[in-house]
Amino acid sequence: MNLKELAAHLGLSQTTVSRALNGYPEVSEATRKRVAHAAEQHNYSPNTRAKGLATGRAMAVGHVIPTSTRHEMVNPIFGDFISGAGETYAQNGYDMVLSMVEDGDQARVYRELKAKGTVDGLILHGPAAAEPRIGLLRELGLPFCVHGRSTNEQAPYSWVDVNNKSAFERATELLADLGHRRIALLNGLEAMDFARRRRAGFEAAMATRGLVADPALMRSEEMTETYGYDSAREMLALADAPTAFLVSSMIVAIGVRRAVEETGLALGADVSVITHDDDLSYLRNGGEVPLFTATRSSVREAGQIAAKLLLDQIANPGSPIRTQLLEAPLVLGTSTGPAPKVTAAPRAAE
Amino acid sequence: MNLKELAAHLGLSQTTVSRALNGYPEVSEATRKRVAHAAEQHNYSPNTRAKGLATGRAMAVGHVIPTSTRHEMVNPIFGDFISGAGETYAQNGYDMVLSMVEDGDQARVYRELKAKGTVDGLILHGPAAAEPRIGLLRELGLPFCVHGRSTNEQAPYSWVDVNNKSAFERATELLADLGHRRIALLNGLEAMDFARRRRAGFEAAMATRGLVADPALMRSEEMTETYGYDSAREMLALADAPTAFLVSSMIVAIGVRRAVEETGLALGADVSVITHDDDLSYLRNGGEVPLFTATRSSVREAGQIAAKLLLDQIANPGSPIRTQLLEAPLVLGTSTGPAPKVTAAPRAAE
DNA sequence: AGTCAGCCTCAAAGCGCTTTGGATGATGAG
DNA sequence: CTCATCATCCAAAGCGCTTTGAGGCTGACT
Repeated sequence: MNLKELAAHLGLSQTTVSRALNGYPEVSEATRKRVAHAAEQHNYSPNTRAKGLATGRAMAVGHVIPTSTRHEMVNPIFGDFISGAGETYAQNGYDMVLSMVEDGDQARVYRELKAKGTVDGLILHGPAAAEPRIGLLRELGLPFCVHGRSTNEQAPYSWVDVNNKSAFERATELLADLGHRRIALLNGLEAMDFARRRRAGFEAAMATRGLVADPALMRSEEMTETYGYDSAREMLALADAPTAFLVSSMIVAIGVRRAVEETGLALGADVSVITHDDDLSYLRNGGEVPLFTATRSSVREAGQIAAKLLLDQIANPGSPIRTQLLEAPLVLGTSTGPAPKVTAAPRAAE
Repeated sequence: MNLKELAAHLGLSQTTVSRALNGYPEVSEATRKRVAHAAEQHNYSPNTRAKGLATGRAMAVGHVIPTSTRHEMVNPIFGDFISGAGETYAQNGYDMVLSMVEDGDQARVYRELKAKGTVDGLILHGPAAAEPRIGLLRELGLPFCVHGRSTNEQAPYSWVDVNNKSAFERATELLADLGHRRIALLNGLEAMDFARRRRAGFEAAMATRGLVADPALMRSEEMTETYGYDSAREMLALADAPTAFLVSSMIVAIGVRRAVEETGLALGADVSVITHDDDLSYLRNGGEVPLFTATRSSVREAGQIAAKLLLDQIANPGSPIRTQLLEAPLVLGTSTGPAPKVTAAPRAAE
């Protein structure tokens, strides 16, 4: 059933039917009712492509997910972010189109998305500290909102980000307050902007408290369970092992916990761990009492906000660019405690 | 830059340019080259909506993700599945559009997708044992492929699924072979078809080996870390505690491990655990040596296959329905071992 | 020279919708 | 009774593409 048929069926013109369905005032309430009813009856929905062609709007938002052949890693937070954003889109009648794109093809894909007119705007994922995509999108004139920020980008652009620096700063301070001196940082890939900011927060707090950020205790990798496990395993075997770990995700923290327990140490007593917690739906940080002490920020909420900012921008093209910084409060769990008395951490006999 | 402008610029008609770009034989090789070059130069890509209108094909595939207000849970395997499917779509020039849909709105959304013509086909996620969506889609005449199966559905339909039953059967047999008598099953939600099949496999093997599947040791819930932890915690506190757990996902298994270790027991010695492992990119099952003994099947691969089957179906509407059953081989890790010699617990009759 | 393939190119008709610029009655004022 | 006004409704022109049915131009064959 298309508009023409529906109009014929009703004995009206296409114009009138279209106006009736789109809420134009030139249609009497009686006709509108009649049209609406008939549309529902024949479950008519206007063809997206035709509508898009006529209006020039795609009523769709794109998410470009960078993938790389080197590590075929799907960001675990991706699902929750998408789910938050998708909710907002659905409420506003927008579709969401996803493209998985190889790192090298990025520029080409953005150009194409613009030329093909598939989407009215984009969400940018995983910005690097130096992020060429932002300039490209601005040049293309495609509205966009970044999940995260890009340090090297001066000109204003729309973004939603967690205050990573202050979160890791506070977390580090807590550890210092608990008497920890040897604190390890298991960071995400430091090509990513968020990881840089976290490191900056960590280093700032260490400096403030007069502690040294030992390069041997700092790593930067893709955030997996094994990364946490392997790193913690090795670091705990050092002569001057760390007594605390600051970790960039729950999944990594789980790996650290495994290493700690396997080493015969007690979490929260011999070794403290603070992690960032994205509040993933399938990986809650314990129940009533948080398992890990954590800096928490819901990535789902970030998705909702990013979508909202973007839709706003699409609806009011002239309006000023908006941004939003989310704080990540520190929640206390059972994984932190005072630094053990002994300077050198006691290790299980082996 | 649109077709008209490009044609004018080249001094050709729209027809010729279109044909040149779409590889029709009526265009001389020389003109084709010239056209292709100019297109690249001005980075022209045909407008998707216009093309779609003209051809009647959307060049897009939909994924409908069921969400429910009760538990706002995003399936953790979703990201990897999508990523596999997305790869296949990209290779074939298809877009992927995602819709998050409330359970109640399912039927409406499918009808709309059909009417609006947004997509040429659909992937169905998370089928229940009795799945009304399959019948609906068939009735709508929208090509689709199911990730998973639906037991109550007799008529043929396209699907990709893991052999859940045989996987859990083999896993249970292994545990039985190791001497375990009290085996717990931490299943996914048994409204889901895959969970039913796993249970069936478990029960079949238990029966074959003359063991009782104790209802007190069987649970069915959303697969989270806390679910694993809480369940294991409680079960291990029982007078006749289980010596082995069969678990439906890595995340749940991680929770079980936490409970086991907290109880002061050793994984692989006092308590054995086998889990299903979807081979998620961000949650590998250990490194060289698998951490958990597991039935493994890559959900990413499932995504690729499902996409392929669907695209085939779209391209050749008349062709017979295809399906694919993936086996999930048992990989041995360090989480399983012989059942401990029982001292106090009552032994089941031989 | 005439004709006919064969090759290349084109104008124009859609695809299903929105939207502009009227047309048509009905209504009330003059 | 006439005329402007208003509320309704409509025909037709796009939106950017594909595709049909035809037409021009070669060169080769009769």
